Amino acid sequence: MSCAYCRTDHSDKSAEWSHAEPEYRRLFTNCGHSRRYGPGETLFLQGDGNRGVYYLESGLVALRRSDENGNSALVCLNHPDDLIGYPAFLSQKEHRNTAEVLTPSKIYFIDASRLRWMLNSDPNLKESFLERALLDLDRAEANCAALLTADLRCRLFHLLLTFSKSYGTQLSDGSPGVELPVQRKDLAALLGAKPESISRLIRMLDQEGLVRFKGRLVAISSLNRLAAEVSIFN
Amino acid sequence: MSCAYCRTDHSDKSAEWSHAEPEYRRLFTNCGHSRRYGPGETLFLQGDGNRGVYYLESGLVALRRSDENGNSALVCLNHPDDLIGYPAFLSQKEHRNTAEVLTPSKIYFIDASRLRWMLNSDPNLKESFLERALLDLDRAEANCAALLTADLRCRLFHLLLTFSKSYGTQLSDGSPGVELPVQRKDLAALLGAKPESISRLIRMLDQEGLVRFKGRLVAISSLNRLAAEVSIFN
DNA sequence: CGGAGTCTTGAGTATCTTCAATGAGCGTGG
DNA sequence: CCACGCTCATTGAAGATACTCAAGACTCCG
Repeated sequence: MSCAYCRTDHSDKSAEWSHAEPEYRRLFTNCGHSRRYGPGETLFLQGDGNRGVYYLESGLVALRRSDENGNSALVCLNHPDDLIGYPAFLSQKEHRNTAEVLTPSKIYFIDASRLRWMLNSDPNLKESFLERALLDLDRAEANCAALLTADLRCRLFHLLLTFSKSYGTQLSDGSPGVELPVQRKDLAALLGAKPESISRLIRMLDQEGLVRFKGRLVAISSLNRLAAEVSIFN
Repeated sequence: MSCAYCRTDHSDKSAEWSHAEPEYRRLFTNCGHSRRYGPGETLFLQGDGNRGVYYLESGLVALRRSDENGNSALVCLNHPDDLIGYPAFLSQKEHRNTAEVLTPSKIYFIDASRLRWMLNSDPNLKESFLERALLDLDRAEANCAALLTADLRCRLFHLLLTFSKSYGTQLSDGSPGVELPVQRKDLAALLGAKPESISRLIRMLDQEGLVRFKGRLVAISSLNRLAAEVSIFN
């Protein structure tokens, strides 16, 4: 039962994030400067000039796009092994998004001039960037498709399943659970809703019993039933 | 007054589509087989294996993503000079979208094996693909941001402005106008709404007088006022 | 003229938002 | 330890927005 939008089998917990280590990983962890970031810190701001590229070793980072009136949305979630800020580097333009750290993260920074040198000496590196761009493009299009067709409940389920891949735990009663890595307002920004709507939706789901929330801890009675709803997409 | 999401100045009609001719243009028009397509035809289907890449010389093509329950959405509009189907070619995977021709189009097809050969002999070609992927990624993220934050009215205005770049005309009374290249249900699929909702919205706008619809012909009383609303994004 | 596809309209409903107020959790300082 | 202030989260009521289903109107074309 695979999801038509992101094409992952949400009923198989081990699938998505156990992919092969990307080629650039060793290069960037060797040549980059690592730093630890806390929630709320930013790597760069929308409109900033590019100074280099970030490799996310652990943690969670979101890309936010805003307009001049305070409207803003989280257009992308970056998980470990993701590369951040590379579009501005490759296209020599300003960053189009702000990169916000959501959970404590270890991130390598590779300086633009050094990276340019590395690109010249290693033709395979450009290949890696291309692969990454294609992955991100597909992810973005899948997100568009879901936003265009699925309602909030469905999108929340999908997000829960996504989080369960990285943050899934086993609860004391043996049922699967997720420790949400973000607060409600970020859930809202990711789903295109207001925090109040998220709260209300959560209450409904609690009453249904399919998913029970307690703060950031979510108990999921059946991952498969969730996956089924996501697959049905209503 | 530039739009925070797609970063084009919608009040300047000449800006967006008069960009420099892409590098691959001559290559593809020389080496590809051209064909004319009519509305409703498809270049490839979601799930198909890749057989090559398409270069859109003239016309309009949309990418549709569907799930197994009939839900579907148009995730991207392709204009002249756009490249179509290249992600499947480069990542050696199946097509993730169906490419639907919306208006009569002239399209070059470049066979996969030949293109692979060209990629090896011309290192700059890969560069072009990378640029294209980055452009499409930004476009998709901008679309996500708009879907996450803007209401239907706003998104319709944005779409009208986008169309006005390619399909803008001067009406008999001198005011700017657009000949919509798509039917209502495609407008709906592009905006994430039902055709009925589009109809109703159009009626509201007619009463306001800011934009007047007559079939596919749209009279816009002031492009700048439209652009202002899009910029404000409510 | 007829028919098919497209578009519009209406009534009722579901969903999400807005605004304002309340509650729960947490660290600080007395 | 408790009171205070702070942020985050929840709730309520009213309203806006978009959807469903069903019916009618329009248009293009044979």
